[in-house]
Amino acid sequence: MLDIKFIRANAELITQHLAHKGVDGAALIDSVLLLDKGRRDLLVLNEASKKERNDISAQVARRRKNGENADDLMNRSREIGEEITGLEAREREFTTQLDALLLEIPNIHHSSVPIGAGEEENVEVRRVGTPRNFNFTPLPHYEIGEKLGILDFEAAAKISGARFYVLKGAGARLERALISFMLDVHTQKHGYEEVLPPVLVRSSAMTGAGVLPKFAEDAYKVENEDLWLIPTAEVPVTALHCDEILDASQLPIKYAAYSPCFRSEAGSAGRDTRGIIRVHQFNKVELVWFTTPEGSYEALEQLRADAETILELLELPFRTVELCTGDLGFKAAKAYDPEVWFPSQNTFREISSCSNFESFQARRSSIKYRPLDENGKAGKPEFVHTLNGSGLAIGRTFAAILENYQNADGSVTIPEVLRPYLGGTETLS
RNA sequence: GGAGAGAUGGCAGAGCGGUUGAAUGCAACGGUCUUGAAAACCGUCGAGGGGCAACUCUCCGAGGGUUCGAAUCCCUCUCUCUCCGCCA
Repeated sequence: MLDIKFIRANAELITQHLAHKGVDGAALIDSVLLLDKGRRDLLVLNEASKKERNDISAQVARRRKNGENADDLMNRSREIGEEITGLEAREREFTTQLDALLLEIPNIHHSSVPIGAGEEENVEVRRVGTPRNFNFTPLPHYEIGEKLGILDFEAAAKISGARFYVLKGAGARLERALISFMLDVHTQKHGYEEVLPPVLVRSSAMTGAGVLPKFAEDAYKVENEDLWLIPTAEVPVTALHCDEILDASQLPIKYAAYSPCFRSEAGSAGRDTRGIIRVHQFNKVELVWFTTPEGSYEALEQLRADAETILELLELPFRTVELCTGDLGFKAAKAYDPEVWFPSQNTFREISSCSNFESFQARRSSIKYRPLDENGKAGKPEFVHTLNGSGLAIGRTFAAILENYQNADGSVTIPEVLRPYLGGTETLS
């Protein structure tokens, strides 16, 4: 959510930014400004009436104390009360509409973000490792997994339908190893606090993180209850500090959270239909930061480095792209996507997405901190900046390992750093 | 699921229809004293909105209602706690 005061002062700029994101926001911004003006006009009238009523009430109290009659004042106050009721109803209408629109306006992008229409114009900022030269035709991960008996799509289809999978034996253990490995690196080497959040959350948490109301279609909702299955641990972990005013000394706060993630994948019919790249339920280790506004861009670089470290330790070839405006999405002011190499597809695929949301989520969730001036004196509360990134998506990492570490005989070598988590196992065969 | 109790400022805790945005204590911050610190004493100390400003409005879990006037009375909801039932 953007600051209404900022919108008032920068309507032109925002419309431009939205255009770069491929959104025609002129009409939207106009409506917002109109509603905002209407609301404030009503507010001024309403306040004047309330002031009068408050004054009269005080007078009534005084007369009552002296045993005097106050009927005239009480009658007048009753009239004002009716006025106020009317004004408030109208003001509420404006406010409701305004709030609904504000929740629909995407974030604006940071000045450093490259302008571009879509994915093709993302900018590669880093490339690590060299894709292997296979002296055989590398198989896709789902074939490797099925042959090894560690991935079972048929069983999953019986249980839950398409876009689900069952992990078995060494596969289940590898998944668990990846989760532990990533959490260990982030908590022991990168200074994150581990969190294991609920996977069912209220709609307020979904709205606070920026998923609702716009992306309701992409999420699963529990029937007859105000509970949603989280599409990412970002949702509950961001909500961890909603409605709080943090001390400046607490920042930055860094959490690493493992959770299963649930996505309806509405609208992605036909894309990545095979394998475990795009499924309704997957595991992910998510990194979430709460920082001061001054520190958030430095934090973004660190966050991205923390995610990339996992790929480096696993010795998986990857590149990182900086998203251009057209690919930036709804919430982010700036984002990097580390992408891992998939030999069977001969391409890089997103395995993480590291974003700075600036105050976009903090404003929706009301997460503030108390800044300190040079003398260490506490000032007015300000919104924190939030950032998050996958560190990493477990399922896609699993798939990338199968593909990049596959051998001609159908076996898969286990990356060295994972072996301690698998009882020393060196290959899956 | 049933019965009951509760929700007030960073925390604890008054308040039960009329200058109460809220006593008091603790914490925090500034100061006096001190070589320094502690103690003691003095002072400051919630959040959000509107207005160029003077100033003003709102907020005592949330939303409605009663009243000239609500933290205080009524209703609904949410959450917490206790007991019973069920249960991993």
